[in-house]
Amino acid sequence: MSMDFAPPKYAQVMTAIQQRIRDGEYAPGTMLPSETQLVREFGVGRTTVVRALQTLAMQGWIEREHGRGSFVKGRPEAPADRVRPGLTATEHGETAESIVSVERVPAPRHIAHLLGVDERTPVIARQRLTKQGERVSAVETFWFPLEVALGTDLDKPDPLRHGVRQHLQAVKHLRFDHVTERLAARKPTKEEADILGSTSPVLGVLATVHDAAGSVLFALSLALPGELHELEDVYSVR
Amino acid sequence: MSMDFAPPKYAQVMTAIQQRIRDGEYAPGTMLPSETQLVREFGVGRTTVVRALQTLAMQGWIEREHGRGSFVKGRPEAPADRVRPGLTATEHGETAESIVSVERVPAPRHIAHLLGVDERTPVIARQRLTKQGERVSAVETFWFPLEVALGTDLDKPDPLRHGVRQHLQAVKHLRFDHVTERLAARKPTKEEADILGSTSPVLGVLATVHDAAGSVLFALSLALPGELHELEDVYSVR
DNA sequence: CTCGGTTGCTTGTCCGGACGAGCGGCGAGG
DNA sequence: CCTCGCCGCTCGTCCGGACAAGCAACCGAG
Repeated sequence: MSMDFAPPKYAQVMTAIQQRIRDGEYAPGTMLPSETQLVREFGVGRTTVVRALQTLAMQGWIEREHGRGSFVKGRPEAPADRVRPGLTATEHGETAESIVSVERVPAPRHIAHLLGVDERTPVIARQRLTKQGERVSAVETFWFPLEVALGTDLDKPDPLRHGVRQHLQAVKHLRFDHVTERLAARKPTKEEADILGSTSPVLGVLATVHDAAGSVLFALSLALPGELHELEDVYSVR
Repeated sequence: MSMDFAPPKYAQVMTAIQQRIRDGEYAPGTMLPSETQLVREFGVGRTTVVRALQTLAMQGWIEREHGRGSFVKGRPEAPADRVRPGLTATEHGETAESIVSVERVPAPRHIAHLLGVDERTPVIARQRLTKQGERVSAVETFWFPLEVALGTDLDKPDPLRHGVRQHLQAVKHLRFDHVTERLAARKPTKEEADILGSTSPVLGVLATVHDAAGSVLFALSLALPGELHELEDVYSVR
């Protein structure tokens, strides 16, 4: 009788209590059975029950009051984090027709500023597009410092099958730590307008990707046409 | 000898270890002393040391690997949450000259949809502007269902000194629970363009404010000119 | 040299017991 | 009637011990 991979007992107790809250057996606002009662019911030690209750409290299922009891708060809502256009772009694979151009160019001022280099320092500009059906739905430009692109395929016009993030991780063991995004409405540049086939306003996203030390690995700039992109964000204000 | 309010021992152990990480005594990547060693050093039981280590791991200070040891990750960074234009607008106070108009109007389609009512249902439209110096920097329109505005000053053109959120909380005991924001680039409407004195692209924010039951309390629509507003967001991708 | 078992260190989980402290009801005394 | 102290219930914290399991290094057999 080998129950392979039986979850730890405190997790079993947690799951049981969560189920009862979902089922309405333990209604919000009501008091849970006392620790002693739960010990008897589940046939485990109090340490185990307490661990389960503490974890449930930390996850927002219940509230514990010293000397009174544990009280049901309800199903905790996941903080439904928002869309991260900057990160998403680094994870998308490429196809032959999605590549617009891959060039070595002098860094424009705003990009040089983001990368922390002098204006007109040579950098690799890798421009791609994404499609929804036949329509071009976004223009993405990556800006890599030469020392980052060195030894990678980022400066070659061949499509990266698994995206920029995987490529940098696999080839140069670079790990992303955090991303800074700056978001504003603007008119598309002439070049973007040509590719998009429209001059209507775009959501401009300027992102920098950093390593654990906080250094900028590279920058990217997205043009998301307003008619096609809506970023949704739900947040708690309790 | 009364040590008033001595913190629990596991918290003392946590604080000591945090201090050593901050001081560099325990450098990132290195292994912490084993639980047994910490038990000896601090003169507490292993349960206490384990509680301290588990809590530190949950807060992101260390990582624990079964059978290997506990390893320092570093000072955990607060997840620097992003700007919430929708919420901010509900918290700003008003002045006499910031009010553009307060009218009872039939709900336009997209607003009716957000509020969950039929098109052209009468609602209160409260339009305001914000300034940076002399320049109008944003146009904010609140859309209140009549039953929400009932008994409040929201349908009166007098400035709300402490903002919409405080007013609804104080007068009708309505508590905000969460906000849903939809964000896109668009052209300003004719009306917004007149007020802003510009037709350049704006960041359009459509937000709904919900109570704990998930019902929509009201909606608001912001027009933030792209040249003046940049939303910044930093997030971890580890 | 290579392979596989043994051994020792580490964390993961669990138990049963212990004492303290917050809270609320109840009854005795004012 | 009100007040105050006692008591029982609850959670908060802590201990020492126990066994399982992951991992790495060592060592002998082949």
